[in-house]
Amino acid sequence: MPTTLKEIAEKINVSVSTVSKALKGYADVNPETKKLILKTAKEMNYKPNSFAVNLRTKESKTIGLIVPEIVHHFFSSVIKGIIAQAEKKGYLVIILQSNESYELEKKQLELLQNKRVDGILVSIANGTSKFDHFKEVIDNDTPLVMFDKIAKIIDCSKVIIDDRKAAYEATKYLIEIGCKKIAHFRGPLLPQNSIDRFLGYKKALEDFNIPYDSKLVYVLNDVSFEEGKYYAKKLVEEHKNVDGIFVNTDLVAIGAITAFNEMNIKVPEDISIVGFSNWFMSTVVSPSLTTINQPGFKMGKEAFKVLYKEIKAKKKNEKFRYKKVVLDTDLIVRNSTKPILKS
Amino acid sequence: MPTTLKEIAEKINVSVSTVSKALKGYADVNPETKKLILKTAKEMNYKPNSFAVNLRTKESKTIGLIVPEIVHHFFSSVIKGIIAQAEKKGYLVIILQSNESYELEKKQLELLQNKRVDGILVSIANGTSKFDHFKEVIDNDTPLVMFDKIAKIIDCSKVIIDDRKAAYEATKYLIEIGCKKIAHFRGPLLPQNSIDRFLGYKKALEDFNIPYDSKLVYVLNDVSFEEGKYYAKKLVEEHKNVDGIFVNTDLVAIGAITAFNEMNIKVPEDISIVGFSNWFMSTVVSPSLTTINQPGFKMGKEAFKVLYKEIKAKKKNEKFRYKKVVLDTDLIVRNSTKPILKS
DNA sequence: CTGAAAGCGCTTACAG
DNA sequence: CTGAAAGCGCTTACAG
Repeated sequence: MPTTLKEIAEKINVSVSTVSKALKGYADVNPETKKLILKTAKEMNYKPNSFAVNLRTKESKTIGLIVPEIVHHFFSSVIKGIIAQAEKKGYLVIILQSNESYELEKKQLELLQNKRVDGILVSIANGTSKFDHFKEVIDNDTPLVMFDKIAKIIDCSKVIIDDRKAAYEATKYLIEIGCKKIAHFRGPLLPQNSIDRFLGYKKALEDFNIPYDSKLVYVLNDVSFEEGKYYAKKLVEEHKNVDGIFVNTDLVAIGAITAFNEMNIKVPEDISIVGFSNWFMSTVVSPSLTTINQPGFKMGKEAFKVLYKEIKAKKKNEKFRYKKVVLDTDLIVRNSTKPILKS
Repeated sequence: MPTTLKEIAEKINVSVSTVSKALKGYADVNPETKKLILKTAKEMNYKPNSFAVNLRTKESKTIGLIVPEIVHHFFSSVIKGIIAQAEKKGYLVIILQSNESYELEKKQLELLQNKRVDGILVSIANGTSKFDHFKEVIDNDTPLVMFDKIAKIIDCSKVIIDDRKAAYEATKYLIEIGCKKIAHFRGPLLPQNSIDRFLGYKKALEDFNIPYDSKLVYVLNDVSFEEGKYYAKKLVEEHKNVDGIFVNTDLVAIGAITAFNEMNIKVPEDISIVGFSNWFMSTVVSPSLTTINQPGFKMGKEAFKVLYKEIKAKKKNEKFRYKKVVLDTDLIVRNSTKPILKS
């Protein structure tokens, strides 16, 4: 059985209050008494009972995190960043995954609230089109920060990249190297980031006077390697002369590259491909993938920082203005893209 | 402010005890009273205060997990398995990472114990050579299960694969396809699994009458992509006619393949390579990597199952016999290996 | 079937 | 400087 304050108090004949105050470093304790208490606590290997502390202070120094998927280069980088930053501030992190499902996401959010975590970080599932479960969290007065996959409609702090701008850059690059017929493998219809990436693609075409053709846009469902292969084949069947593709996510782009390799279509000679997110395996695939670098680790750190500020503000009963943090991205040119020579 | 039992009790003029018993489904409550209590609790959106429940029941329905690294295909798969299984049983998971450091591992273990988690799952850091911090956990009466990277010397439950056997199979396969001079990129000196993989490699050589040459064994430090490249180059500089390599981990094997590609050494024609773990990117690299499949998700589920049993046993004050679960692996043949034609 | 009481282990306002 | 007391919100053994 772990040592309690009471046991320390009895051992040296002082009161529990005094022991508590001494251990917490309060000033109004006789230095001699304090010394003895500290010594005894150490000898008895005293560790505060966190259950009791939680109950008294109404905080658990624990936050909850919901991601759509854990086995995922980007999200695992974010998780790492969150845990690292949380640890610095003495917080622990409970992690749950929604598996891109609205129902699960809702359930996980309830689990975390019932657990009375001090705050929640969430990246929204692809399957989510209603957002009342997030409203409840906010009404419930639990600090909430969304990152990467956010809901525009919900008023809370957010840490994101500028997906539209990044997608614009990616598409613009394809145009600049000479691509004339550029397809887009876009993410599912609901998530804000796949909408924004699509809009960035479309805007770039417009700005450079390339007619937008909705038939060149394929909507992914699983956002998987297999889907990349599938739509690469489909694209080749359905269209001639496509010379560039901007793909919503690296994993899918790598599927596409694999399919083209199998079909003996040369990347980048016959077709240039740009991915999104800069997964590690993009450096390893052949040809290596040109992509947009999305700073996962940093996003995790920033997301926790914002949440932490909100938790502190709440504790002090201060008003908190929701923050919106937009992180920089950049285009990383590798071997899946190549300037088209004029003939 | 969340509703409390007291508020419900006052509203309908019964005692707190009765409300508590009704909500917990105890039999000795008048059905009418019970009905009213349940209805009122629902109306008032009552959720038990988990801090109070923890304090009373002395359990938090939370476990701790320490992995060496989160951004890692194998470990993220294990994490996913643990969380999935834990959730089924109503447990939440706090995740920490040791970054392969002994100091950090020790610190994280203390954090989790101070938090009074109901149990701890851990995969040991490469930097760990002393194991007293684990002994403390056990003496402290906190259920502990090690998975994948374990300490032989510590008496606790373990969930592993048979690394020696798997490495033996990998090396044997290289021998069977005709390799005569087989190198090994082994993991760091401390972790049990890199020792076992090395021993499996050595045993296979012996059994098939290939002389063991310690100069053909390179010891990895970071177990990274870069190290794979580095040692592949070094191997070529230092030895002629090496026709096979068994590599401790896929990531390193992929680094080696990349280096060989750059040096215009043909894999598998000039040299066959077998990795270990079956990371997703092994299907994507060119040539795709022959490797040992290591079931991460399943390992996670099994690790939680064993821990759960131990937690239950402790709660009932039953004696618990530590379990050792050994999961199956299998060799997955891809394109980085190829039978050598007799000339 | 109901409720008063004790207690989990801590923190803190207050009296002395 | 010290300590008695109240209380966080719950559970449960016990009395009636």
